[in-house]
Amino acid sequence: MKEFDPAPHATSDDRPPDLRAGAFQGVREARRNELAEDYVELIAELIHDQGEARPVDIAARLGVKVPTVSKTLDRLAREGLITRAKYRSVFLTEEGRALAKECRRRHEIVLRFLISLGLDPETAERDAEGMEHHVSERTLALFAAFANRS
Amino acid sequence: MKEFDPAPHATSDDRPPDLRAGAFQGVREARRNELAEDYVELIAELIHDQGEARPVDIAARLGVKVPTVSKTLDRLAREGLITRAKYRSVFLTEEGRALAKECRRRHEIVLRFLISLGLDPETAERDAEGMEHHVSERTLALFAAFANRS
DNA sequence: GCAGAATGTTAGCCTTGTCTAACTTTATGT
DNA sequence: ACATAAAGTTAGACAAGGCTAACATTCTGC
Ligand SMILES: [Mn+2]
Ligand SMILES: [Mn+2]
Ligand SMILES: [Mn+2]
Ligand SMILES: [Mn+2]
Repeated sequence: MKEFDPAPHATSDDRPPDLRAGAFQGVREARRNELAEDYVELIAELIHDQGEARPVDIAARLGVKVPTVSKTLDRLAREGLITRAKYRSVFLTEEGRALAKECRRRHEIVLRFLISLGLDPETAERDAEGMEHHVSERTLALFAAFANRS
Repeated sequence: MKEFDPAPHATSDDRPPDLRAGAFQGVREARRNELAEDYVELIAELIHDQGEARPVDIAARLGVKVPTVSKTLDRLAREGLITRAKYRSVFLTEEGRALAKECRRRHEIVLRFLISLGLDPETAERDAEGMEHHVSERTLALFAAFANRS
């Protein structure tokens, strides 16, 4: 994950017309990666729990149809996060595994934080699934500290 | 926000194959509304601060090009959140105003919470801009309580 | 060892969200 | 007032992410 360098780019006049646009730019960037993050995290989990990650199981866990999964997996393969062979289950590349690990860590920290705040586990899981993609490393550190200290 | 009811199922045979899919379903739902929420919140802010909301200013604040804004505004009009006339600035409908208010409230609570946790305002603003769409009412209540109590 | 079930892929449709290029309308300044 | 600048729209491209229908492959239970 690339973290911030929102400020003056060394290169040419890259600065946005409105300086406050930075936050939205960052959010759009995060949104572009959300789905890939959910996929690799889930694939890693399936491989760990079931020994393999099959499209039918990915689809069931995400609540989407299998062709949707198939198409998305093609994209992830194109992007180098997974490898796959026709009619076979899915594997993570080195890069995919690294991303999955990072995502799992974020997910865990956010989840533990919400629970330690007093949220019920079910709502915590739901909120964590969405929030995890929008939490900076700094915030994550504060969440972790809070959860540990409580 | 209007929902479609795609399935004519009379019987409540609605339970998903995998129960854990619920979290992802919810997140996808939230993702569908993110952009509209950012728009109406921003439009309300522009109207408040500048007296009117013009596409060029919306674009500058969001960091996207004007035609992107124009097309999205058409969608928001179609959905009943705004009204607009060609070459004129944008207005919120009653529904749009209600949504904007709700979004502003969430944004404020999340932002104040992050800052009260110890995050710097700039990062807090960025994270809040993304997180706000993925925070349940329950979590919001806990955030508000924490920020007030600290 | 095969028929039927389960799984997976492909094709094609739709919507959203982004862009650029070309055009139109409105605002501005002298 | 009118030429030019600024703002806005329209058209069209493209990718992502969802779906269904049709087809292909693999698994399984007899
Ligand atoms: Mn997630
Ligand atoms: Mn997750
Ligand atoms: Mn936002
Ligand atoms: Mn906001």
